[in-house]
Amino acid sequence: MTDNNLDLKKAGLKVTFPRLKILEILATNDGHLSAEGVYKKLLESGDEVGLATVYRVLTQFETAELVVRHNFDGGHAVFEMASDDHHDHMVCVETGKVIEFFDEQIELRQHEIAKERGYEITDHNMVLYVKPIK
Amino acid sequence: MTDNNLDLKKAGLKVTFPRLKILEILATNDGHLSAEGVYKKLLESGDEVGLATVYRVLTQFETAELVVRHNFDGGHAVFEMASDDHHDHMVCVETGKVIEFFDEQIELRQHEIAKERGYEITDHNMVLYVKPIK
DNA sequence: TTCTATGCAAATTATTTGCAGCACT
DNA sequence: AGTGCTGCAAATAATTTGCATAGAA
Repeated sequence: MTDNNLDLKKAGLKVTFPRLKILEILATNDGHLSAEGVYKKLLESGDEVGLATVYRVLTQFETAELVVRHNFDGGHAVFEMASDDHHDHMVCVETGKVIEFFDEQIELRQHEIAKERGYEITDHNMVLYVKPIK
Repeated sequence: MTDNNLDLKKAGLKVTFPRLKILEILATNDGHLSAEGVYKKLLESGDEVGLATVYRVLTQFETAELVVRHNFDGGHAVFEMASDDHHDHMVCVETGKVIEFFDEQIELRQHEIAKERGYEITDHNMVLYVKPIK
């Protein structure tokens, strides 16, 4: 039995073909796929899964914290496998490439800033839109 | 002649009732209104402006750099008057309150991080989702 | 068998666009 | 008259949901 099988069971989700396939796709394609993107990968593999199912499964995975949803600019969400290490993203506006990064200094400042105002952070979202230095 | 009149002309936009009214609304309500929100304010004032016009005008203002569009989580964009000073946002998940802040340290690190990877920042987006410390 | 999951189409939400009429120069 | 602006309704794009049926435990 694979890890994916276990993950699904732990999440109280039945082990079905669409769910396994979607986990597999996210685990491979260095993550960062949109629902539509996952759907296309499925079609490419010749697998018949409805787009609605893709959305449903991704949402379930998000709830189960198996994947994380990111709302980049441009109106469509992207999903990636959840990992214990938090990180933020940099998106190249020319190539669309997504680069992950983590910066301790920034994380610390974010908490300080919130605390200075009497708040604590429940979540945050930081995306740098960048272009290659010529 | 008001500043708003001038701003519109400078942007090559004719001075019309919907445009003036929308500028006024954004200038007042400490900004951060969604298109729908602006539309509701208009209706409250008893002004008949179509929702489509609100969207059109906001988009024109964004292009003219009179307002800035922010894509917060939750699927709807919010607009605020453009000001020369850049800042980021903190959104209280309990009250929905939006707090602006600016942190030099974070801004500097963002540029360093991008540069370390061979990129330069064209734009960025940072939102802290927070809740009050009890 | 008993629930849960899936597919498909219809429904929603947020936003955009086509088009005919009105307004300002 | 000419060009820009508006409202309304229809069109899109992304995502969700209702429902009858197929599938997992």
